[in-house]
Amino acid sequence: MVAAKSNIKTYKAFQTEVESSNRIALSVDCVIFGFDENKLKVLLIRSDLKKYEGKWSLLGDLVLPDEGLDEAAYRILKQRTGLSDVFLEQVHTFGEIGRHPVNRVVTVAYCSLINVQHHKLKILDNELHWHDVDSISDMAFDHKIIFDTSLSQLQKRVREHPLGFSLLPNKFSLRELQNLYEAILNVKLDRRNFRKKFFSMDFLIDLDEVETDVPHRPGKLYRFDYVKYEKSAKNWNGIAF
Amino acid sequence: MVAAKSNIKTYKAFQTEVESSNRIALSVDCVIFGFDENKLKVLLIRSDLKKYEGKWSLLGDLVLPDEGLDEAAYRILKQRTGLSDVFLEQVHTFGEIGRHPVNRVVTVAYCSLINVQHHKLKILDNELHWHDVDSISDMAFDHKIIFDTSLSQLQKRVREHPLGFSLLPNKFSLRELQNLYEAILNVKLDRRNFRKKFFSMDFLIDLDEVETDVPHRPGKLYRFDYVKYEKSAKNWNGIAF
DNA sequence: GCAAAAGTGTTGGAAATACACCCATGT
DNA sequence: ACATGGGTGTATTTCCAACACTTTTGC
Repeated sequence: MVAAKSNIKTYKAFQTEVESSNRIALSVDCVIFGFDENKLKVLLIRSDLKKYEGKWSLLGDLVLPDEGLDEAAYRILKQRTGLSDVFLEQVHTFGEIGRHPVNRVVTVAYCSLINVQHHKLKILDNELHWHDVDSISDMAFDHKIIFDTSLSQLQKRVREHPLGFSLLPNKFSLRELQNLYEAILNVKLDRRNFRKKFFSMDFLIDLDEVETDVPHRPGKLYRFDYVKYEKSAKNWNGIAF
Repeated sequence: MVAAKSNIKTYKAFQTEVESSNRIALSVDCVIFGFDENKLKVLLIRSDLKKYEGKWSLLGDLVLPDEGLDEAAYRILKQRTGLSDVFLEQVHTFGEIGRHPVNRVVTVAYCSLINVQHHKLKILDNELHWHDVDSISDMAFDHKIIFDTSLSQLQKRVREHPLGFSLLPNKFSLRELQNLYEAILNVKLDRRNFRKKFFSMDFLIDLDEVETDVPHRPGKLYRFDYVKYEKSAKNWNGIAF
């Protein structure tokens, strides 16, 4: 790095270095989590690349020269699934030299949670569909590593913020909510303590409705009070299970 | 994105897209925290770029085509400061379109903690020196945003892992340790409860030495028992101040 | 009436907090 | 002797974990 020690880099010197750095391509990969049948799911497609034919892959693509990273992530999610109107959050950037078999590609991983029932997939190319997270073994590229990292982050974030609700229907029972937390965190929780904790937070609105078509006593339905949550300065003290 | 819906991308189609993505350059910026005179510090240099002449900047440079991201971060830190043998951790990737005035440059931020006393800077080009974190106002590029993000992450991580010790001399008093936590977290802590907490973790080794040259009763010196910490399966339950 | 899950309170232990006095050193 | 920060213990409160029985519905 010749220019590293110069006091002021000229535009020209910088351009020369940029050309060298330009040999690195940039992509985004989306790890989309959902929740259905009491299991945590992830959206995968069959790999684009011949070398990984048959393997499953995250929803990814190259970043365009004139779009921001977040923008790229939303575009790719929309292109691959037809969906918009979800939160995407950056997880980590992966840039090992050999991670892509053809080119040097650095990828920024994004993570999202969507409600499987609510957001029906509109595009199903490349065999896009939901996979149980615990059925995932090998994947294309280093996507298994990216997936594992994203899942760990999800587990961490779901303890700190009320993200889980975006995975549930608008109306949900406490049992569904608990199932969700148990699935994401991969733990068993005490029902009474779980209820106590959520009721004490006071962000659940009792809808005075109950489940139907269950072969047992129906549970009451609730929705999450996003308005109150926003107003209370994000006063979510975290979940310590 | 023409190829997005094809089932299998050929190498050639992919190459075409890569060329377009190649117009994006990739850099790494290091946010190096230190601790001295009971204040949290950060290492900055004068900006390389003419447009930002006079402004302070993080330690950054472009990523070489044949090096990994972590590798680049370590190289840049070494080049800019002469230092190695520190932990670097990725923080976030910043890719807004206008963030660099000349080119499209996406940057991966890394964060590190170094011991100011222990690691004397060997290179001082571009006016490299330590700045009080609370004296930082505007910076070159979007580096203020990157800095703020890194500081928030530091505050979060220091509650979860025993990172702080890398900012202190090998031998430190409990007062120094408490000052460190107070500086990073920007809070006041109760001395007795602080001691209780750290002693109960049992990761401090009493060196049977005391401070010298202090105009008051000298404090005992300790070091952090990294071996025990590693062995105990990272049994750090976090710090809840 | 039976199976299956909903709903509900209490108690004991652990951890966090608040708080005040004596001690060792340098000047 | 005095100024400065080091070192220590206890009482209170708060939070978390463990735990069992009754209720409601579908079949």
